[in-house]
Amino acid sequence: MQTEPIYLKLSHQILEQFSDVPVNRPLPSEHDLGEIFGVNRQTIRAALEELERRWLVRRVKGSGTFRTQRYEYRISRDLAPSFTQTVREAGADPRTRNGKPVVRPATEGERDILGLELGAKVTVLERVRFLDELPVSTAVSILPSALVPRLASVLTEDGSLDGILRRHYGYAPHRQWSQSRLSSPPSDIAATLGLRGQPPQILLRGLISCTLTGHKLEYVESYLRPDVFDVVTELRA
Amino acid sequence: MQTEPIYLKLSHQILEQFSDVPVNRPLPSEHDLGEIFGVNRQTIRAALEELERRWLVRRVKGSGTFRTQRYEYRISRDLAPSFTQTVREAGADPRTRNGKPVVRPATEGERDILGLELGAKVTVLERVRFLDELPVSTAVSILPSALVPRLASVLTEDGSLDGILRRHYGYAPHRQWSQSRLSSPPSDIAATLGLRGQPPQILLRGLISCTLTGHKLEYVESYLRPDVFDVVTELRA
DNA sequence: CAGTGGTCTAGACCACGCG
DNA sequence: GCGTGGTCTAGACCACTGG
Repeated sequence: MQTEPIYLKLSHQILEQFSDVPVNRPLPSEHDLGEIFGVNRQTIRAALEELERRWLVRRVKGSGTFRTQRYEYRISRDLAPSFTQTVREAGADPRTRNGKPVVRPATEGERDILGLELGAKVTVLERVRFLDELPVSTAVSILPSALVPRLASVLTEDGSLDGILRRHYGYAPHRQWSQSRLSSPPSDIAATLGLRGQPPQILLRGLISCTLTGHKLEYVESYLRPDVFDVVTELRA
Repeated sequence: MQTEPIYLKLSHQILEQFSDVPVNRPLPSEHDLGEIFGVNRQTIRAALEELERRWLVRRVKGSGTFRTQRYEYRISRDLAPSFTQTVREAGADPRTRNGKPVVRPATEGERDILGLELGAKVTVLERVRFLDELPVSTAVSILPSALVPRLASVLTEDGSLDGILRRHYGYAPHRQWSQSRLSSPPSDIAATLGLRGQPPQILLRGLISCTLTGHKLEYVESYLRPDVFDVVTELRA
């Protein structure tokens, strides 16, 4: 058994020594920590990188290194994941920013998933969700345009798509199928989430249909930051 | 929009330039890559770290940096995850090493989960799974000792627990409940998996019961390496 | 043994945030 | 403007792997 490297020992020491720092409050700066522990700044950085990998701190350029905590986000058959509700209960301030809905012909894959015919159009909606100004998830929804005519004129920049589907169009949307995995996001999504590089994120796919009409209403692909969300998926036989 | 740092540009270039390197074959050494691209070795290391974060390469001390690929591992209500089968189909050589079963009094939490009475004993079994000599998952199973008497004398070091439950004890085990999330493993498990530090792994919890008797047979906690397994969990309404 | 990746240092410059 | 974390360099020594 080899001896533990300095930076890992430091990561434990930092964790202990600053365990009383409240969530969202900064640790001492890297320069200061280097002085405190008598090591080079790069060694401190390696220790903080370990803590960041474990999602115990978040480092913000120009600002500092902050203690964090994840929000538990349960997904099960009975429980459709509701971003806003889950997070508000935990005491955070969630906001959604909707993009402009775009209408275009459906691709072959989209026609398969949504059960559409050749030549059918889809409305594409991109959304970004924020927690206290921090972008934490992206979502791209594909809806059959025939089922949501003039969506662009009814959906405001911060409105709820689910609410519009229910109240404006009169559907009863429910999550018929969903899937979760870890995946490296495309670079544009990584940029939207404010990530450096393309570290893997939690990819949620879902198919939402209407309990009344049986129509497939929406296919959604969503990336969630694993440092923010402790996504728990649960299966029962 | 700031300019992309050198190390991220390099990560893309390395990915392109060595895309023809077969899986499990090495890239040029860090020293060589530094010469090839005319940058410091630490910059090359930062680029390779980005590729390692994305699970595209694995770096092995003293040996080299290798291209990798993940194994898809589907979990759904109908499909109990079977490590051996999943992986053998993908062409890898899976092995399991069982620890020695240990009998001890059940904790309160274990009694809750397994429906045991005060004073009941449990048999604890630790397992490690390997893929081509690489440790890729750990599992700790807790079984009511009353249901698996003398387990230690019937389970060999490389035998299948499921097989023993079926053939020796005559049970019909099936996964009644399971849960998946990302979690930083305790340091002993991290060491078993050959990790540096305690990077988050996929934590699978499951409760296995017998379809014949209805007994709760086994509670299992398992850590899987996300660089090895592309775990996909699927829910249907 | 030679070659690999892992760790650590000293120093520098930069982009960003916030007051 | 100052302090923060982000990037990059040059150089060194080490532990480990493999022939």
